[in-house]
Amino acid sequence: MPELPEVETVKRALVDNILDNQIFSVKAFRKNLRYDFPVNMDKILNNRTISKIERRAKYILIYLKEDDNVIVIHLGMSGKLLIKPFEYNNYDKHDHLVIGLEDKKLIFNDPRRFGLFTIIKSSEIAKHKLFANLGIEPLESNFGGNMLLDLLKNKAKTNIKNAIMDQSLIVGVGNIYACESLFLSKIMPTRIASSLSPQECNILVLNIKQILGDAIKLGGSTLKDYASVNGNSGYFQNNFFVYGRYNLPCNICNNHIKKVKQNGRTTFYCDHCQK
DNA sequence: AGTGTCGCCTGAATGC
DNA sequence: TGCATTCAGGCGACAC
Repeated sequence: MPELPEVETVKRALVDNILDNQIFSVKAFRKNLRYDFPVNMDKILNNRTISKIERRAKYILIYLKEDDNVIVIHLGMSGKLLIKPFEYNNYDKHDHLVIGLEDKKLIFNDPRRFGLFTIIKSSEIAKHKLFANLGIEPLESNFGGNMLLDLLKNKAKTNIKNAIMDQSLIVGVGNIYACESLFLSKIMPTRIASSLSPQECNILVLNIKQILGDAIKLGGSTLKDYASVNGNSGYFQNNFFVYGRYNLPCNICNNHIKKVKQNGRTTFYCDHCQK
């Protein structure tokens, strides 16, 4: 499930593979994913050159050289961007969008279709509904314990796990890295968010940065739904302490890992290590 | 306004 | 074997 490290990995692979490429065709096999695809997107994109590729939160932004249009991609739960040779035409039933480049194809494959592909003006990004309410990038240097303490100070009605997954507070942290960072910080996921001490906020910030950074170094985590652009797996899933390890022994204390539903999602934790 | 719940969607895993 | 059910979860819509 693409969270910040997986999206960052895809973004870096796109930089390596398609930066400075020209777009020659855009073919959609259906009219929408989460939203309708832009009308006339072939006309908007044909003969344009990819000048810059960025990540903001879990979104990938592809800038064009000739005008101020920006392609916005979100992978949702199961979206993949795949680079294939130009001759490739053995399409999977979940290949929804094919962008023809100079000597390759960029394919948006998404079985669950929670993904998003749209085009907006670069000047409108900041106020666009997808971006206007996004929180701090956790890997930015100005994200620190004091900032987290401030973000949580009025969160007296929600739990800390939900809070760090709230994209309007901190971006890019999903279920996996929320569980893992709370485990490393020895903080019980069910704690009220505003109850964290300044010290706990410092530790949690350090662990969020550490775990996201480590995951990026390993190319993200590959479970059922994620692979990078060449179909390669990430390796960080081998480093999980709690996620997906229900009833297995905790690597620290040997007690069995527990799970609980929080806000509709499964939380994995160790009730001995986390307080 | 802030918070919680539901539904979108498919495929894998599980149950009978 | 095969059909039905459950689960996975990012995020928007909706209810309270």
